[in-house]
Amino acid sequence: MISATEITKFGAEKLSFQKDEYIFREGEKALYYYQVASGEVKMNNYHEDGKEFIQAIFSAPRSFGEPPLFAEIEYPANAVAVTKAEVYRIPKKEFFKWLLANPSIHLQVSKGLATRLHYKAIMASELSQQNPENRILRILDYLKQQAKHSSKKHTFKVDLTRQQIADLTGLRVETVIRTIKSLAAKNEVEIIERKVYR
Amino acid sequence: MISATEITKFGAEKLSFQKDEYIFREGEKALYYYQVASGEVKMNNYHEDGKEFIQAIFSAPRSFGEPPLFAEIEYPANAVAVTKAEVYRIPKKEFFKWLLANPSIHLQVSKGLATRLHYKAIMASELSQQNPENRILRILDYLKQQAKHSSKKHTFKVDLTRQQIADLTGLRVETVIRTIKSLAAKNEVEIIERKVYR
DNA sequence: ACTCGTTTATGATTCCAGTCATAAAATAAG
DNA sequence: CTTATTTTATGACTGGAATCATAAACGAGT
Repeated sequence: MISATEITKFGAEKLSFQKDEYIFREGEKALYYYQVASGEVKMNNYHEDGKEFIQAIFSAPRSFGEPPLFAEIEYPANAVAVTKAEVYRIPKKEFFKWLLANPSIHLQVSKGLATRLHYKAIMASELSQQNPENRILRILDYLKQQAKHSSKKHTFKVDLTRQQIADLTGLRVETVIRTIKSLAAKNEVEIIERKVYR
Repeated sequence: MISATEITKFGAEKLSFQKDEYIFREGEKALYYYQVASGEVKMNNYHEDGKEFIQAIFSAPRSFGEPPLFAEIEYPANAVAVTKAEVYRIPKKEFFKWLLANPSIHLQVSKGLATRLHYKAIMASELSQQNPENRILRILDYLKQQAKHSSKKHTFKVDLTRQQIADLTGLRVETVIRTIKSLAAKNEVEIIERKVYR
């Protein structure tokens, strides 16, 4: 969201996290603006039965964890490093000082919020109907479009495990495996060396 | 979001809609900021099978339809009057001029976006697991908290039909009816004259 | 090359929300 | 008041994703 040069100018700390390390946890007070510098970060929830739900996966230079700063609420989900990752961090107070001094950056941040709201609206609608094929295709199409990838058929490599797709769509691994196979049979996706192409 | 006196000062139009009338439609270009003056407005999608999904229901003085202004995308859902309703409308250009001139209002708008994102994140997580009881309770709890209602048990009257709850949770009416009965038996809600209290 | 943990794969079975049909109760319209 | 429409309610049946079990294929590490 914010250029690397500019963010360091603003006194951001750069933190390192190992794979599977927590950056913050659900229920904690929101104190910082975060932005991915390298690697990947996911936000997730766990249901009572232990089943994971992945709200989103972020890679550089996306920001995350800022909505609770605005809404003045606790974190509604955990942030966890999916891979070894580096993250910029700016204290809440500094962040707001900065926004007020830079209306155009504030607008960028608002745009980021609106974009994520859009994604969530689409996913909520898709999750509400239980059809596994649509759930999976929507996630894949979203990722493809996010990656600003050409819209050519079966050229976008989906870099997610079947389990991650399951956790993003609320399905079970077995269902994802079976559904992706059936989608491949319908020529909606292609499977090459176990990787999914959309 | 914005006070009635202030919004008229800013040259907002006030429009009237009959029950079930469309304010805008999915896929249209976003040209205005909207705010409810009276009545209720819902945003919804229709699946291929004709099943409705209600993204949210708004009443005064909540704003709606502004995320696409920021994200510069088409409307991802329809806006429809649930009851006879009045709505303020400000052209996109004026809206942004206004935001840039009033950083504190821009902050309010960002807060509104963040709050809705929060709601959607919770609902997405809840929709992803198929347990009907949790889906319904989450919606009810959210509405109760939104109404800034006391947290006393079974004092909040849910002013939704079973069908609306179904469309908000992605369940079927029959399932909602049966699940609410079973929730009443477990003392999670109370049913008085067919109305649900949480 | 071998071991261990992860990921993908497949079959059999269960369970529960969806579906369909039908109707009573409540509310709106005339 | 009477009729029409909407909302709530119930029972019987079905379908399909979850669940459980088991195993093959792959990748990381030694």
